[in-house]
Amino acid sequence: MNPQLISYLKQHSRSITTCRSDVFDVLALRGAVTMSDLIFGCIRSDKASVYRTVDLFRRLGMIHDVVIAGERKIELTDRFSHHHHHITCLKCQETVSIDDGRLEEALAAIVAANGFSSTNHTVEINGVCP
Amino acid sequence: MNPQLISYLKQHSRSITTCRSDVFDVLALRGAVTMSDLIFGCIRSDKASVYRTVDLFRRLGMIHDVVIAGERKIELTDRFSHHHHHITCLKCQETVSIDDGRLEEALAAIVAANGFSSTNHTVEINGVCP
DNA sequence: TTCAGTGCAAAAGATTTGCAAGCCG
DNA sequence: CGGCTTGCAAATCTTTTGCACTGAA
Repeated sequence: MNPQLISYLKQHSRSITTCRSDVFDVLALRGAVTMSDLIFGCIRSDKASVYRTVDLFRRLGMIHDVVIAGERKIELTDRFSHHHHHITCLKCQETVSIDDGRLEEALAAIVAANGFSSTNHTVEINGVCP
Repeated sequence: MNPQLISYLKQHSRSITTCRSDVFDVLALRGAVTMSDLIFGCIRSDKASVYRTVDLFRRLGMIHDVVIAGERKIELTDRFSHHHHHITCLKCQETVSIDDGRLEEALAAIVAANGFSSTNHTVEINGVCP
């Protein structure tokens, strides 16, 4: 059982359950996954519970949605995984993580210029790799 | 009937039909929309045709998917709409378009560093507006 | 013990498909 | 005319919900 998950759920007065632990583990291990990957990965739980867990995690700001190569996927937010973005090859489906200071600065400047607060962002790049 | 649409479909040896014209018009008029917005907007066509049209447009690189405030939406690609991104308020659902040179430069540098070609990208920022 | 959380099954929604009929070129 | 497109209805797949039961605290 992941200690980070346990403490976060406790902070929010939620029980630590098998389903929640499994969903978290799959996300931590595999990165961005589709809903059906997640249901398949959480073989010990019913799919309704997986949906409910995803819903809870989303409300608690633990996960967010991204579209990678046209597919909707779910991944842990920065709180549980270091901040990064994706660059994906449309031919071989390979995804590489991006962590770029200049990009983050440009995004921060845009947020400031628009006066937004408590923001988060996603960046997805698709193309063909070498 | 949008002349840009007509010429693009002709280039790809596809017929110009009511459904295709309606889907295109809704996207051009409303920007990013959900699938059900689109079905509702194309009242003259059956939903199966709308799905088939979206599928075709996607294969022809005319549209792409984005996730705005957790919702999956469809919008025209840069070829039919000038390049931009979104910053969305999670409280009031308002979406503002972003067109920022510094951001584009940072993205171009990342693409170059990874040796990718024929790339496209999406950027979504969420937060709370002033 | 108590109540949040789960499993199951059914309902509701979203997407896809087969096929006959209609329309574009 | 001939083949690409469509509409319709049925089949599938995905997501949500009600309810009785279970397990975490």
